[in-house]
Amino acid sequence: MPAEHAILGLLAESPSGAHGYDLARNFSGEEPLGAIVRLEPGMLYHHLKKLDKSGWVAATVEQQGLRPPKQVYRLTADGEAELQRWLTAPVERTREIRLEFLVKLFFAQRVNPALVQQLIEHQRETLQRNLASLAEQRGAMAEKRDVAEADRDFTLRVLELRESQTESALAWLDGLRTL
Amino acid sequence: MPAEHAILGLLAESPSGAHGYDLARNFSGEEPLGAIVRLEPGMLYHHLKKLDKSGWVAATVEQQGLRPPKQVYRLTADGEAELQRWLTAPVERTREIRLEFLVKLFFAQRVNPALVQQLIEHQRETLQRNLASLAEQRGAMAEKRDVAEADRDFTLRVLELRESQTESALAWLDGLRTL
DNA sequence: AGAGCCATGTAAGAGGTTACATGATTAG
DNA sequence: CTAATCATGTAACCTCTTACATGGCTCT
Repeated sequence: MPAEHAILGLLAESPSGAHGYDLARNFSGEEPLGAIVRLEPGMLYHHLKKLDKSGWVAATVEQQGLRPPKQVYRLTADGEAELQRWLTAPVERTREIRLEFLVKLFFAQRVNPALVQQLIEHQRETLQRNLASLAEQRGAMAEKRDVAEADRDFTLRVLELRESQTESALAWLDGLRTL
Repeated sequence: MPAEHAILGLLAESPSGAHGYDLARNFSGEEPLGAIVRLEPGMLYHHLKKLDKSGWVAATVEQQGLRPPKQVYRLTADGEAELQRWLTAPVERTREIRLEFLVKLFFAQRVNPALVQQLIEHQRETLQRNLASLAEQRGAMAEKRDVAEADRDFTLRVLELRESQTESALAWLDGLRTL
């Protein structure tokens, strides 16, 4: 799902519009975005059609002589609104930090740098809530006596892993604030 | 993909065989496995048919009066071998720790506890290799002068996040060794 | 003349989600 | 009598991956 919002973000950077082939370069090879989201041409064109149907982008056709005509896409007002909404919404789960949050961060900086600190702050709050919930679950599990010891120990280890991953993401987020 | 190996693991625990409905209980609700892999009935029956086709399980039919007949599945010799292979192979990427490695750990303990320390050791080596590679990439990126500063900084942050997540998984693995 | 770039896609298939279909049996 | 349990699946619908189809243009 971050792929479609990444497309919206790229279009926000070029108000004169862009076509599929232009956009494709951002998603492969050496570009910084390509290190996070990989998008083959097939999927890219598919997403563009979907975004068109949702009304978030609008296409105009540019004839090109004998080549296939360019489909030039521009962000609509609805698309702009959706991008803003998405850019300020933190991701719910820690595992989404690695993909979706990084994409948000990437575009927040480019589209509207003022949003970055706010996004980071919201994301910290969300992760901290998750961390508290995990600690609570772990406490409850440690108390349980009606469960096989091996099962309880295993579930505790699972929760410890999740806590540890969430803590490390939080520490990284803190480091970001000096950005 | 861990779902199918989890099914193999469950069948290894009941040599007399098990049918879909039996297995389903392990994947939903309060069971420790259900906290990691969620499997709806539709997918479970689908996987069982696939495993049958691969020759890793074999079905025998038990008539049940007017109910649908039970398909009782047993692990074949090939399935046993595949399970052993999978149980000792570390996962390649850090993000697979949260799902696939946990499932391996779960079954390694039950099927053959002697394997646990070996699995942990192999997994540590793999993660440590990944960590070294990330550090190297970060070093190379920090040197780069032919790239916009914002892009370089962003890529550095991405690499830092991955390193931090890998380090925290490693620390958790170390804690496991006292298990 | 050949490699690679421009520019768009389709086709086939793997894998997953959600919801529903069927119908007897057992427990409260 | 109603709800949950037993037991199996199908159907519709997304998403993603991989590979290929088309064909002119530009550079060396």
